[in-house]
Amino acid sequence: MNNKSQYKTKQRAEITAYLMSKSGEHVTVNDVCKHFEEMGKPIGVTTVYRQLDKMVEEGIVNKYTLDSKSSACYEYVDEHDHSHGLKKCYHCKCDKCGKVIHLHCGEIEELNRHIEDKHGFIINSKRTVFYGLCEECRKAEA
Amino acid sequence: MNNKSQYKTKQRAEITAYLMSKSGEHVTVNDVCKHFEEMGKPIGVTTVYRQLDKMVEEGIVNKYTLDSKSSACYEYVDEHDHSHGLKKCYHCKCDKCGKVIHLHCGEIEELNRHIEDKHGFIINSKRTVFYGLCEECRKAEA
DNA sequence: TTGCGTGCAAAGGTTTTGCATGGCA
DNA sequence: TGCCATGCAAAACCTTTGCACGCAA
Repeated sequence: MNNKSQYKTKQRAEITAYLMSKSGEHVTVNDVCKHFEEMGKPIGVTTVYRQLDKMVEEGIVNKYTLDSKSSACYEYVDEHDHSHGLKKCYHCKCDKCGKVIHLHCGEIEELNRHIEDKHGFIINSKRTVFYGLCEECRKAEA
Repeated sequence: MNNKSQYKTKQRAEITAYLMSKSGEHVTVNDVCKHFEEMGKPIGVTTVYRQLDKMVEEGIVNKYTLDSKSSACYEYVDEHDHSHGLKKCYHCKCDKCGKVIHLHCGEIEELNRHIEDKHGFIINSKRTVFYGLCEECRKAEA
């Protein structure tokens, strides 16, 4: 990753703080803008898009696309997950209740090896989220 | 699913035939429209959207959203899959070049079973995208 | 001072909606 | 004939780009 040196702007600090306060949740660009508007210190949409994109490149924020109709979601990745860099962590996020399950299991590593060997693709565990249904919601549905 | 009774229109038949001919592939609304334009019998964009949406509701077509920027992909579900419910399609999207690789491999199904058994989570293949680096971009980076 | 960051306005794309017309049953 | 389907035009959205100005280093 060739992250150009960055300026520490007020906007970036604000956006980062907001994302951290929403850790574990998904926020849209619109959410971010509305939040700062309500706070009386609006930040331009363009800036939010650009800062979020940078953060995604830096790996401190994940970007998700839930639906082609609705807007993209961004989520802060806490240091927890990337500081050690030892045990990779994967996330399963429930479509229903939003709960996130963290996986550290070897089966996924096996799958990774398979996909790398046979399909030439290296999965980025920070960026990849498994969407689906958690146990409780499945039971509730049945 | 409460599918209202439908008329069998020419457009619906044409679109269905096209999707079937592209079975196993993904097509966008744009692809569909361009195809029929080239054939000399254009179908309105609106109609394509509406018919595809209906087919998704009926379960004969899958809709994938890979990216909030690019358009949605539709894929015909052949009866084969219907009955067994086995052959799901997974997607790997390259962070660098944006290319999407389609996987129909059993290893992922194994992982799914593992995650379902041990972690109680059911992965939704339509919503889950593996992000990472494709072979070419990896080589280009090295 | 240098050059990135910001934000407005405008453009670019995808998808939806309103409405009059056309076609299936 | 009764209704749904069609398709054009326009609207609604999300996201990106151009450009002038502001601000961090």
